[in-house]
Amino acid sequence: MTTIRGAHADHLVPLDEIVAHLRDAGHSVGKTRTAVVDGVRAMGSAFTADELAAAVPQVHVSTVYRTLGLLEEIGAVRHVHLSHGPAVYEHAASADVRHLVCEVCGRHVGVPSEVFDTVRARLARDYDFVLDGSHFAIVGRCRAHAEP
Amino acid sequence: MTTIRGAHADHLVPLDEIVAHLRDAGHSVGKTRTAVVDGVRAMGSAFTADELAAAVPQVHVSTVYRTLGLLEEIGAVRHVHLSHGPAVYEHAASADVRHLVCEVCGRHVGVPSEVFDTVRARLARDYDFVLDGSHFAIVGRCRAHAEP
DNA sequence: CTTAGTGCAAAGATTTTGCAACACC
DNA sequence: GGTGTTGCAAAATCTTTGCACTAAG
Repeated sequence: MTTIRGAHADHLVPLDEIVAHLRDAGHSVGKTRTAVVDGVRAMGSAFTADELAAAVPQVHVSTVYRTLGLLEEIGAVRHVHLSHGPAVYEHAASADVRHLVCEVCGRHVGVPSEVFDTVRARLARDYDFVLDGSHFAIVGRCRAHAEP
Repeated sequence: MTTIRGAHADHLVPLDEIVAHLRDAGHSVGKTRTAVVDGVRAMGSAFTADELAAAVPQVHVSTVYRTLGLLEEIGAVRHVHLSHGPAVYEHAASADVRHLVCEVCGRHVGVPSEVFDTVRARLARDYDFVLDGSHFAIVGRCRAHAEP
């Protein structure tokens, strides 16, 4: 249905690497965190905290949130707001994709962030602002719902 | 503190015009709605629902939300998400401003939407997507917090 | 008078937090 | 065994809604 959901697991950072990263940062990693991290990998590239919690039923939602926060701290995932409703998490590796969301039908597609290089340069030059458009989606309308 | 707050009331659509617009759309307008609409004008160009409710204490917050919803329907205001936390409402007339928000310090500045004309054209051409970046802020970092 | 609007309280949705039990190292 | 983690329940935050009451036209 969308471009960003259903990415292939092949491209994902291995479990062990993330676990090692967590330990390096001084966190302990037992079966709960391993399960969550494994769940993150199993979700493909974009998922909500609830979806992840459903995929790892033995772990409490609040722990899922806490673990996602941790993973965000170490830079393994980030979260994006596609619209109202829950944030979606994605692997940091997909950070070079920006999300276009149709405000009418909610469909979203990813576009390479390079598409924004020109504005990025202009914002830096004229406004001293370093663009990082990855935290909120870019809202507009898809062809089917473009206004006349 | 910011560019978008504290706009001058001179530029605002007159009360009567908004009231007339509401009636045209088939809504009744008594003292409650008049008070809210007047409050909207008094707030300048960007405010949260709570701030507006505080400015119009005789009106209940839920009514403020409902009235803002109406004003949004008729195109008098729109809401934007600057970051986590409450949405901010702005006069539709300020729709040609996009909001840059620093993810570190939260400061925001408005930039003319024309800055995005080039990407807009490209997204239309290559992705059949009509950009309307006014619903979410554009997140990045101001000069003081730009990463090395 | 009759429909639409309002206040209030309560629910919804999402995320965070305090605390006691528990697991890791 | 002590420190960090987890589960649970509860709170926080923002917004919406059901319903009885009031006001608008």
